Amino acid sequence: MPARSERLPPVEPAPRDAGHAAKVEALVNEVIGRVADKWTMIVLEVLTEHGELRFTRIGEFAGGISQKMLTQTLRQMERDGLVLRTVHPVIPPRVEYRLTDLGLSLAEAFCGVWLWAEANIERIENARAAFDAAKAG
Amino acid sequence: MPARSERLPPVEPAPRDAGHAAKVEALVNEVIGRVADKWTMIVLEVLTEHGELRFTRIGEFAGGISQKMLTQTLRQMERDGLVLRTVHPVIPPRVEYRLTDLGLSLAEAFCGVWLWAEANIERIENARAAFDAAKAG
DNA sequence: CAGTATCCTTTATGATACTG
DNA sequence: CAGTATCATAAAGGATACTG
Repeated sequence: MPARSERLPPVEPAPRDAGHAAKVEALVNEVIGRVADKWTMIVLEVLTEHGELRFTRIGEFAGGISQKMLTQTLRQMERDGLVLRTVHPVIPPRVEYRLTDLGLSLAEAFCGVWLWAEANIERIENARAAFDAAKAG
Repeated sequence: MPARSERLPPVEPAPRDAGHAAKVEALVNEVIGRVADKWTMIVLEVLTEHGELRFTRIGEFAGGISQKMLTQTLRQMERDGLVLRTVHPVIPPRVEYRLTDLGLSLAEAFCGVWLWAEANIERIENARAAFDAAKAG
């Protein structure tokens, strides 16, 4: 995720608790920017659904992710404390990933979003069709 | 958001309700991929917090977004049926944006994530510091 | 198997200038 | 003000080859 530039700096419309609120919002935005990544969310979903999984299996469940992106996503999530990586020293290597408590709590927080997505797929598709039709006509 | 390639196709570990579950999951992933965009989430947050706003104001609250990305994000959200765009035919132009019911419902679903982010900023930063220290040492 | 390393193409985004 | 258009560049992502 690229760093955000300094154009259009945030303002405080309510001058009273200005500084603090803006700071908190900026930090929250930063954290959301970190986890609101497509593959992070999908891997989170997969590990929530299926529990502890091996590297290749996660890729299969995620659907269409390259090895590179899977490694990268899992490393980031490990670094953020969302997943725990366990290496079993056998040949061939067996590496298993599972959500940490922090990761589980994030998944729980995202649960509402998954349900929303499941419930509103059609509504979005209709809205898009209507928008495109209006633009064309 | 780029289309996902067809490498590592999704599998059905439980052969019983295989086809259906995989299809639903794929659709949900697709929708999540659409809305799990950094600026979409931030604009959603801003409009949730402040209600109806003008173009420039949204940019100010969002913090660090370029005009181009703001336009693009708002158009996408409008197309997805998440925001309503109202043009007041005056000079200078006055264009106001507010969330639709669908947008509000998404914001509600994301509420848990915002709270989570707010609550876990420090935990993530600690995890990162620990991970980096372990890697270095 | 579970990666790492590299190259290369596609996308995303920013900067800038212009317009109704 | 609220955009649009264009250019340039940074970043993301995929394909491929290689390794413990």
